[in-house]
Amino acid sequence: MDRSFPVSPFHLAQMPTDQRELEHTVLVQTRPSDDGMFQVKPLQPYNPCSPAELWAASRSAPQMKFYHCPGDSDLWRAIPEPYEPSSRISCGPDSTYFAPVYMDSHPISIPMISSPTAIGPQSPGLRQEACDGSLERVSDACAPWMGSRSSHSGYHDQLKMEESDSMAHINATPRTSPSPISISSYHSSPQPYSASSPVTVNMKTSASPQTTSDYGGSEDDNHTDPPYSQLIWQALMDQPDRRLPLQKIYEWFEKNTGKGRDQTQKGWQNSIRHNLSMNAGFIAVRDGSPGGKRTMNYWCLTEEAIQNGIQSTTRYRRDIKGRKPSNTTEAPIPNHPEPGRRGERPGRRSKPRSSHQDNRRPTPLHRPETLASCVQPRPITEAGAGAFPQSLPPGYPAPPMDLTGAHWPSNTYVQTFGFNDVISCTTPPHIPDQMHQYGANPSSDGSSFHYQNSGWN
DNA sequence: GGTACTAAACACA
DNA sequence: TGTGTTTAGTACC
Ligand SMILES: [Mg+2]
Repeated sequence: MDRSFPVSPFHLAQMPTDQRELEHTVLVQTRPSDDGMFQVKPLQPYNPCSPAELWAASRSAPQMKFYHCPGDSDLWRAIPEPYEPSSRISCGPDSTYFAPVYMDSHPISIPMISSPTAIGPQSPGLRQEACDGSLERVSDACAPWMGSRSSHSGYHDQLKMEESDSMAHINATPRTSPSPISISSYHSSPQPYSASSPVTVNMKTSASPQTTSDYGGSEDDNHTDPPYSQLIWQALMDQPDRRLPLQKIYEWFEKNTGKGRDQTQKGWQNSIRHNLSMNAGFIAVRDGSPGGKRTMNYWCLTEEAIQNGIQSTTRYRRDIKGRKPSNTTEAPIPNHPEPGRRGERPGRRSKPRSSHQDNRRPTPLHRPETLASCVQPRPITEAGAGAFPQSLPPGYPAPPMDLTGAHWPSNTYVQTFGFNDVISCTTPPHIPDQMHQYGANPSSDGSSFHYQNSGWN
């Protein structure tokens, strides 16, 4: 049977993330079966447990809820809702996962948020043991920072943390603290620009209990909202295909955050664009559907961002004097072809400057270093969750499938490139327009694997 | 010192 | 005009 496999082949579920207490990861590998079911197996190299298998047979589309087994912090269960004993997922050394997953022509996305902490060689100690204890609901709340508004669009619990936590997790190295932590699932009918995520795992544990009251019940969402980067991340993660055009991101913000409340102010939109551009966890993909119409850019997440969350957007920033990155380690240094300004001087200048001068070099569209490193993330509607198939840093699991055969829809390509660990571009995309008009920095913040490799974080 | 927010210049479609 | 890129001032911790 030749059906596309609906589950991203990487990691089925990531469990809690607060590594101070928990490291739960269920790493599974999926493969299609010939009876309309699919099988999920743990990634053998890293999972010390006996294989767990997940067979999907049901036509139902349960909303999986993850439960923590009290008394054993390493154990989790995913149980479809409404609860069906016969189809629940259990975990254990010799147990089998049974999960009904609806398969239709539209791909299901069970996001793969995995913790390198638990799967890498450095942390081989993934433990899964039989669990027959009672179940404790881990999370079923709305995004705390949204307060009461959050219920409107099915918005779910997610990564709201206190400011410090938030940053800690943004900057966390994947080895030690995987980040934003949400497992959301998409099922059944496609819902473009969906704002709901039926399956959510809230990794945040006792360190900082999430309650809406933690953030004042959204008295002032602008003060309680997570950083833009996290919100954008969440907006994209909410989508089945992990992508949104800019306008839809705006809309998501208007609905789900306090940023977009003031319709008269457009600064928040500027900030969104700023974050999208400057944070390499967000990449632009142009839907180059022919027809002469204006093409639409979609913003999506790198695989790394899907798995480990988004990182700080401000990493790109240089030290003004020494032209050094603001971070002491191997922070991403903008790959400026030459020193000098690339954007423009910010506001509050003392003098307006003449508009004719522009020292910036237009981006050579076929600059070797950029073309050579073109990466095409695969849409989640394909076999995976928009993965970058470039090599992974030490400690990351090898992709559990052969990515070489993966291909993109012909009308989709990435506008952002510059990763060094890459696949080659057999057909160099038309490197569009604005995306690199200034020679977009291929190594701006968030070029994920790179920086993690270099110990940045 | 690091991060986030914000403003703004600029290019391009 | 909208979008994308970039710099930089500022606030906050
Ligand atoms: Mg970006």
